Parts: sequence; structure tokens; C-alpha cells
Amino acid sequence: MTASSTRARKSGKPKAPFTPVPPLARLDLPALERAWQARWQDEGTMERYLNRNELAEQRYSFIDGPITANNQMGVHHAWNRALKDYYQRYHTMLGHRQRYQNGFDCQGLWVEVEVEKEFKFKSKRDIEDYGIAAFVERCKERVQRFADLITEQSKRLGYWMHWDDSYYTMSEENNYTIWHFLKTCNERGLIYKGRDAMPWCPRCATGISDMEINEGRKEVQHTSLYVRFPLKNREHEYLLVWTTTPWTLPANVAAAVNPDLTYAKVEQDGNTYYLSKDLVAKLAKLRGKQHGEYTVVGELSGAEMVGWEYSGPFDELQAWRDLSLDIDLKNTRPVSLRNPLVHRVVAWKEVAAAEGTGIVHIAPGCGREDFGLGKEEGLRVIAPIDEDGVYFAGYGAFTGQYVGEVARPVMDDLKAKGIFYQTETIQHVYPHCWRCGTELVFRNVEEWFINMGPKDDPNRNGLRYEIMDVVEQIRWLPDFGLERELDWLRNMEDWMISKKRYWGLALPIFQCDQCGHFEVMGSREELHERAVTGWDVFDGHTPHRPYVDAVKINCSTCGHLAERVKDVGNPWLDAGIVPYATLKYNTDRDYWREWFPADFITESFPGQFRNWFYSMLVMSTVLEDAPPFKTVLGFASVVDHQGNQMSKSKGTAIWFAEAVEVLGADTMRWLYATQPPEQDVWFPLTPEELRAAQGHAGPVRLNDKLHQIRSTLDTLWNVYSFFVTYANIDGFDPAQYDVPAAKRADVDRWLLAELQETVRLVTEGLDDFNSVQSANAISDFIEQVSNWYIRRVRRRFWKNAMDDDKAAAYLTLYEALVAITKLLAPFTPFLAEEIYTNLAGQLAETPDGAVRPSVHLTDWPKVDPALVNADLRTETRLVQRVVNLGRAAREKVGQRVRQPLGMLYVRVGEADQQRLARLADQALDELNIKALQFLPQHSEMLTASLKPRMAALGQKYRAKMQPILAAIKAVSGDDALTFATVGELTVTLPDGETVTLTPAEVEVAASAQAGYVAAEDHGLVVVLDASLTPELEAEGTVRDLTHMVNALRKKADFAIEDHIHTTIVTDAALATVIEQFADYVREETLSDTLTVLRPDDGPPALPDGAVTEDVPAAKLGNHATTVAITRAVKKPARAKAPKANGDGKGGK
RNA sequence: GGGCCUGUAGCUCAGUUGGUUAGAGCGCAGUCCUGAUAAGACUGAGGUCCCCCGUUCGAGCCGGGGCUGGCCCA
Repeated sequence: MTASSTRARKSGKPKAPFTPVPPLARLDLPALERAWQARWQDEGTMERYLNRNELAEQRYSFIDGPITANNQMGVHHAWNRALKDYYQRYHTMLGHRQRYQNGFDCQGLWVEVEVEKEFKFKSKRDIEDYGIAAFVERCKERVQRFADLITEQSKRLGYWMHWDDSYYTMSEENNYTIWHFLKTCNERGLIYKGRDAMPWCPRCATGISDMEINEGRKEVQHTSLYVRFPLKNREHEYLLVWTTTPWTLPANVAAAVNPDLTYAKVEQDGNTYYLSKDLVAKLAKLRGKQHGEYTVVGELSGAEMVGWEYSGPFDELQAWRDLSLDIDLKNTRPVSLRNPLVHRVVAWKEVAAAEGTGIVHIAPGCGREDFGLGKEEGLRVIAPIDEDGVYFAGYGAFTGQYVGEVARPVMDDLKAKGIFYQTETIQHVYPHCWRCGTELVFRNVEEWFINMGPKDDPNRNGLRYEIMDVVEQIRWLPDFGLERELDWLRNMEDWMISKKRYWGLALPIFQCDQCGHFEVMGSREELHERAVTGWDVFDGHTPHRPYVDAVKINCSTCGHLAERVKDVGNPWLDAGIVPYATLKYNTDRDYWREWFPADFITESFPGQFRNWFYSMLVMSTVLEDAPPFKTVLGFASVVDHQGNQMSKSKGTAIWFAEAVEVLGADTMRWLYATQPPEQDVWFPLTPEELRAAQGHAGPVRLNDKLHQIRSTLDTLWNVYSFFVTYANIDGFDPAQYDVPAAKRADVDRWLLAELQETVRLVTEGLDDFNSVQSANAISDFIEQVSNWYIRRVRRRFWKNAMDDDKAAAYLTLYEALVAITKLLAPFTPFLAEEIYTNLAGQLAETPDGAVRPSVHLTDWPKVDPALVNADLRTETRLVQRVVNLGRAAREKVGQRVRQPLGMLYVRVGEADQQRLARLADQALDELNIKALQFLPQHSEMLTASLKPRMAALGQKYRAKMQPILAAIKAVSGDDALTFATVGELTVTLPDGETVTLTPAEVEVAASAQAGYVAAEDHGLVVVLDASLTPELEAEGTVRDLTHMVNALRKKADFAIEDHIHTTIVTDAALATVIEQFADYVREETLSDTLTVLRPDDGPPALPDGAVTEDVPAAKLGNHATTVAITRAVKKPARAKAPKANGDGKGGK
């Protein structure tokens, strides 16, 4: 096709090739998005997108971190899903084969707790009464319910996945692959049953992990006790001991002192007490009515006290006297007990001098540090409470009581025995269950662990170091992620994989009651083979409780029956196995090899270094000693307007479903695309604003923050609307024209060059998982299109004839717009599709015409080397700088731009002179100045001054700097000019010394001489000749008048293309000028006739129905004027503006 | 308790190996521009660079001490 250079616009209104675009103010993005969602559904667009690269050679393997299917989506989940979608969409457009599989995290306490709430269950007993089988069913149902909801909400976000093929961590494949992993661990001898004192929620009757503990700390008041332990063989001598947990005293086995501290021996009321020397003063405070004055009678070191024996506070209890009531140490790490029926003083470096009494009550069954110390010291482990926090048998009156209620009885008991000293109310931060708020206790329990090996091992033996080696092979974004993960790996404890609950992975560990031997089943088949009883109960069920519990095997050591431990698995096992289970590691190894490892994963990093990232790393290291993913992008948190983390329980969450109908999904996606992932996002909408907006029909007025975020998209919309408006006026059809780039104007080729650079930057950003770079490049380009290109070429669109020049402008803008829609497609899929479809969707019908093109089915734009033009970009940037300086100078001189000026002087370096000369017309036109002249480096219009280059001078002169600076300041303008010419200047310092300065040390700055106006920026100087001739003045007035006529057209709501008749009533002077410029005025205002009336022509006869405006004299060069306009051709009422709600966009 | 980070304009943040008078965006005030624009241009007001001490000709930046907020690990 070639352009017809003389093709004139056809008379009459041409058929609009593009659907008219509603003005921005009436653009309802959420409505537009809903319309597209429906249309994509009807037209099967998403399926075509998902299938388009099925046969492609190159693959991009993304693995979705499973989202917890336990709640609806918050706006923070949208960040996660948007990030994943950007990169998947980008790789789709690149033509890479992908798996678009979403995942749901299904198993774990979080689901149980919600189901418990629904059924108002208070404890595990309620669950067991209800029935484990039914309870597990309810958990599955809840997961499915929320998985369905999240699916719908994700679609609303524009997240395109194989939604019918999501994986669920509760699936058999997932669970059995974990079995395989655990068996592999066991084959390597990594699995063991251990004991630990762990934080425990007596309501949920389960252990709480360290991570969970961090979320539940609260400041509370407790009653602490001071107790005196009578020393053996020392009449009336006591250890004074302090505890904040009275319920642990019945489990006391020792008292710890710091061997390096000094302790005091104090006499009071005929008794002798030992306590930290630093804390003696405290006795005065504690004395109360019960105790008298005290005297310090001696000092000794803690080391001297070690080994002392004392009578325990509850020696009468059966639990103390009967060793058989101690916890079963069988199959746990051996502890050799020393003197099991003796309480003694032990040394412990951790005892603080400034807390309590400096002597610490030790109960290895009730505290983590106590347990650790107990192991070292060979102390008994007395674990007094069951999983509901109730004392076991053997604890006298306490048996059957709940620990939360025994502080008083314990105190009374101690008083009765005469070993109570005093109470003290303390305020401290204490852990609570993050789910139900119950105060946690420490309980010694049996749990199952994976052995991570020693810490700080110079030989790097153990799984810990294997994982660290794998971690080093992964690219961590942001880069501090690597160090964080390594830090965690260096310090982590063994991984506790068991949880004493109901809904979760059934740990495939079978332990023999008789001999204690345990085995791990690696698959359903293996279990079937080994099963001796219960298979019929289990068969036909998923590997969950309670059915799997029925299966028993024979112990391979002693032949007795072994049954499954009742625990379920830590839920991070479920998520960690995903790079294996979802890739069919166990069922289709070739498929797994094809897709493993993932190229990319991304999740919010708070927590994941020790959760999902960690569990994947452990499992992949054990199974294959290989990284499960090549690149991981961690992103921060979404916080509310006050900086609080989004949390459902704190009520700070903003729900996605509500926010999306106010903002639109694209706005939200664009927000996240422009956000540096390592920084928290302040969500730009308060709950109040959200509520207010919900009650409001139609497009929402945005707050400042949102407006800022949306401004790029808004500007694009305006550019798009501009193009469609004029293209429709001209009946412009891009398919009918072809002007080669070489034949287009400079400014056209400049825009195409900028576009190539933009494509390069956006592509580079997405390749590098850096959406910020990409989004910024798009924003910058849109801004250049709007604020420079359209500004510069607008007049070409107004021309009547459709010549090559006009067609070139249309084509250039059209090509830029279509390219932008492709670049935006991964980020704002709805808006990109809307614009693309209107501009290009009809132009590329497929042969059968049945399917509609979609921007999401196009290929990613490539840089066209023929259009790259760095010189033109540099030149144009220079022009833009000159224009900015010219405007600044106009501002200084107080001369509006509509007033033409005679001369623009520019001082600029040699090379830039040539650059600028080529495009000088653009600058002059933009600044409304008649001519440009270059100034030499030194001009009488400019005065010179010297500016020291600090770095160079400082290096050389050091301590002499201050006097030299003063001397430079004192140099006159003439001397500065001389320096500029000669390149050398000698100054004399106060002490008589002379210093010679060179251009490397001093720079010459220019400013305007009196009578001129200048503006400067980095050596570029612009000087304005602001003097006015009568001709210039007349022209300025005419331009003002033209502007007013056009403003009146707009006010009268005339269409842009309407022709008018114009009548102007003014004084004789201006009338003459207008007549002189009549052609110009008619052209600029589309006036078919221009009538100028003078007052002496008699009373003005204005046309019927004219729209008129009286312009005050002050506004128009002191000429009182009346303007009247009428439409030239009577037409039917203008077509109604298009609807803004996104429907009815069907076609031409 | 240990380790790391942070503190700069009303708000959100930049600030290179130390270099005169500390920047950007938003917001605010004024002027201009506008035949798509809720756009844009220019100018201006607004700072004890958390505090103290030190090193240096010169410190937002380097060193020591303190305070603040946060993260990680116990």
C-alpha cells in the first residue's frame, strides 16, 4: 500500500472506524473490567492464551506457592498474584511453554481452628466427641469453599491460570510424595523421636512453633512468688528463689546459681538467706509485715554454692518420690540421671545478677532452658501436666487442676509448709496462643524431628551444610535474601515435623509398642504390603485421620504390632514438597525432569525464609541435592494507611473484593508493578475512603495517592482518546497508509526511537524480574508521547488535507499506542485489551473470522534496529532543555508565551550547537520566538563569575582551602572573563602567597548582564530579548483573541470539527490588526466567515443564536471586545458521547 | 540478651570515593500553557540532615557514645 499524498478528507461525516472513547471523567474502570471478563469468557480468550505455546521449544517453569485456602483474598494477596502474573504473561508473549498451575494450601491447624469456631468447639475433646472423620470432612469442605472463592477473586484480578487444574496440598499425590521424602530421610538416619520443652496451648492442646509465638506476645500482670528452699545440713539456712510460674514448683528438681556472681549471706528474723549480692536491697522492699530487719553477714561466690543440697518444695508428692512417674525416656536421647531423689544447686552461666534473687528455680519438665540445663546436668524431668494443662496423677491436691488456676493453692500450700517468703505482682510480656489468646505453658513432650546436624561444625557435616550449598546456587532477590536464608540455616534447630492434631498429613511413622523400633512407610503401596490389619478400614480413603490410623504393620525387629504415631505433619511439609509432587516426581519422572527446577518463584518474604523457602530447600536437598528453583523474588508486606500490617484478626485487612470494585484490578496491579518489592506498600486507600466510595455510583473520585498512581494510565487514556477523536474526524484507517519511517518528520522518528528504547528497557526489566524498571520506562514513554509528541504534532492533525505529513503523524501515534498496549499487557491486562481491541482488534481478522484478536495473543514487541536513533534522542532532549530554560526566562521577564518575541540567544558547547541547530525550529515554535542566535562563550550579554571545583582544589591545597575560596570569591567579573579566555588566573592570599588556578580547578559560570534575562542549567545558557515591536505586540493580541474564540467554542460545547461563523466587535485599532491577520484567525478557529465590527459601524448586529462573550479590555491589550460565534452548518444533535461502562464496545 | 537495619521538607523517599548554597515526587502558593487531558511548564515557601563528642581545610556521609523506630535470632 502506498499513501495517496493528496487524498483529501472526503466531504460529509466519514464513518468512524474506531469506537468513540469516553472522556476520562466518565471512565469506570471496574465496569470496563467486568465487561472484559465476561467477553473473554464468551470468546474463550484465556484458553487460547493458555494453549498458545503448547508446542514451543523453550520453557519457563513457574511454581506457584500455595495460597492458604482458609479466607477470602485481601489486597495483600493481590500483590503476590499480580507479581506472578506479570512474569507469566510476559513469558507467554515471548512464546515460552508454561505450566499455569495455581496451588492451594489446605492442611493444618489454621483450618482446624476456623472449623472449631464455626462449630463452637472449645477443646480437642469436643472434636473427638464430634468424630475425627466428620471433623476432617468439615476441614476439607472449608478448604474447597475458600479455594473456589479465591479462584473467582483471582480471575477478577485478571490472573490467568489453568483454574480447573489447581493443585491442593491435601491431595494424595502431595501426601504420598511427602511419605517418600520422609522415608528417604529415615534411610539416611535423619528422623528421630525427641523430647523438648515447648510452648504449648492448653486450649488447642498442641505445641506452638517459635514463629507462631512471635505473633502472640502480650503484656500481662502475673503474681510472682519468692520461696525459700531449706538447705540440707544447715539449720535455718535457705536459698531464696523467685518464680513467675508458680505451677512449675511441683516439678522443681534444682536451683541454679551463676558461678561467677557474688552471693550474699543475709540474716533476718533468725534465719539465714542466700541471694545475689546485687539484689539484697530488694529485701527491704519485700519485707512487708512478715519480715524484720536484715543484716548482711557474709559473701561467697556462686561457684562455692554449687552442689549444695536442699529440700524441695513438694517432696511429699508421689510424683517426686516415685521415679516411675517420670516421663518415659525410652527412645529419646539418653539422659543419665544423677542422684534422682536429691535437689541440688547447679551452676548456670545464664543466671542474671539483676533479676529475681539470682537463684533460679529449675524444672526441666516445664521450660525450654530448664530442659537444656537438665540434659547437661543429668537432672530428672518431671512433666506435671497433660495436653490440656491439667496436672497428672501423683500431684496430690493439684491432680486434676488446671495450671491457670493453681497460683493461689500453690501459695497456700507453701505457706502451710513454712517455705513461702513473699509475693510480688509483675508486669511482663508473656506468650499467648496467636489463634485463641490462651496463655501458653511450657510442656515437655515427645515430638518427631529431622536432624539438621551440628551447628558451627568446622567440618560442615550434616544436612544443614548440604542445604547451605544448595542455597548458594540460587539467585535471591532482593540480594539480602541469600544472607538471611544462610543465617537461618546456620542457627536453626532440628526441624520438628509433628503436630498433635487431626487435620493434616498423616505422618507415615509406625512405632512398635513393644521394642520402640520405628519405621517410615514411603508410599501407599508399601503400606499395603506391610499392613497386617486395618487395610479394609483405610482402603478407599485419602491418607488422613482417622482411617489411616487403623492400619497396623508388623515390627520388623520384634514382630509385634506397630501402629502409626497419632501425630499429623507440620504443614510446611505440605508446601515444601510442591516442586516434587506437582511435577509428578513419583508418577512421571520424565515430566518432572522437564519442569524441574522452577525458573522462578515469588512470595512475600516475612516468614518464608524459615517456612516455605526453607521447607522446599530441605526437601529438595534430601531428595536430589539440587535447588528447587533458580530465582526467588521476595517481596515485603502491604500495610494500611497507618503502617500496620494487614491482618484479619486485627481488623486491618482490606478485602480484595471490595477494593477492586473501587480501584479496578488494573490500578491495583499497576500500583504493585511500580512498587520496589523489598519495601512495604502503603495501601493508598483507607477503610473509611473505601466505605465512602462503595456507596457511590459510577466512577470514583480518587484520592491524591491513587490519582498519582493512576496518572500514567490516565494520561494514556487521554492520548488514546485524542487519537480516536481525530482519527474518526478524518476517517483515518491505519491500514490504508504506509509512510516509511525515513520519510517521516524528525519528531515522528524521534518518537519511534524513544519507543525502541522503551521496548528495550521494559524487556530488560521483565527479564530481570524487575517490574519497577519496566513500569517506569512505560510511564516515561507515555509522558513523552503526551507532553512532547502530541504537543508538537497537534497542528498536523488539524490540517485539512490528508497528505503524507498528516498520515505520518497518525501512523506514528498509532504505532506507539499499539506498542504501548503490548508492553502494558502483562501489567494492566484489561486496559491494554480495551485499547488494543479498539485500535487493532478489527484490523487483523483471521481467515475464518471467527476469533477476535487479543493483545494477550500477540507477540512481545522487539526492538527494531532501523528505528533506534540515539542522536535524535539526544538532540531532542537538548531542545527540551532549551524550551524549559526559555520558559523560565519568560517567567522572569513576566512575558506570556502567547506574546511572540524576536530573538532567543543560546550559549552552548560546539557539539551541542550543531545538534540544536537541526531542531531549532521546534524550540522556537514551542517558545513562540522568531529567531535563534548562538552566543559565543563570552558575550556582553553575560557576566562571568568563578565557581570553585571543590574536589580538585581540596586535593591540592588541603589546609589552604579557606583563604583560596575567599580569594576566588573576590575575583571580579572582568578577571573571570579573562580567566575564561586565558585559562589561568593568579590570586594572592592574605599571607602574600600567590596561587595559580587552572580550569580544572575553577569553572566559569554565566549569568545575564543587566538588561537581559537569562536562565542556566548545567552550562546551557538561554538569554531572551524581551523588547516588543508594535508588530510583535499586534501578533500577540491576535493570538490572545484566537485563544479566546477557541475557549468560547469549547464553552459552547461545539464539536472539535465544527466550522463556525465569527463576529468580533472591537475598537478601530484592534479591528485593523484583526483584518490584517484575518486568514490566520479563520484558520485557527475553523471560521468560515470572520466579521469585524467597529463601534462606528453602528450598533452591532450579532447573528441569531450566537454564543457571545464580552472580553474586558484588560484581558486583551486594552481593547474592549465582544466575540460572537455560531455553528456554520446546522447538523443534527451531536452523537451522544459513548458510554463509559465498557459494554457496547462490540465493533464499528 | 545477641546481631542487623533505620532516622533527611507537611507526606513518601534519593543523596555517588567527604567538597561551597542538601535533592525528587506528592501536597501547598503564584504565574503560564492548553482545540485530548483530573494533564503539563516555570517560580516560590517549606530543613537544627535524631542528639552529643571527635577526625578533617571541609561531615548528611567517617569514628565513638546516646536516643528512636523496625527486622532477624535467642
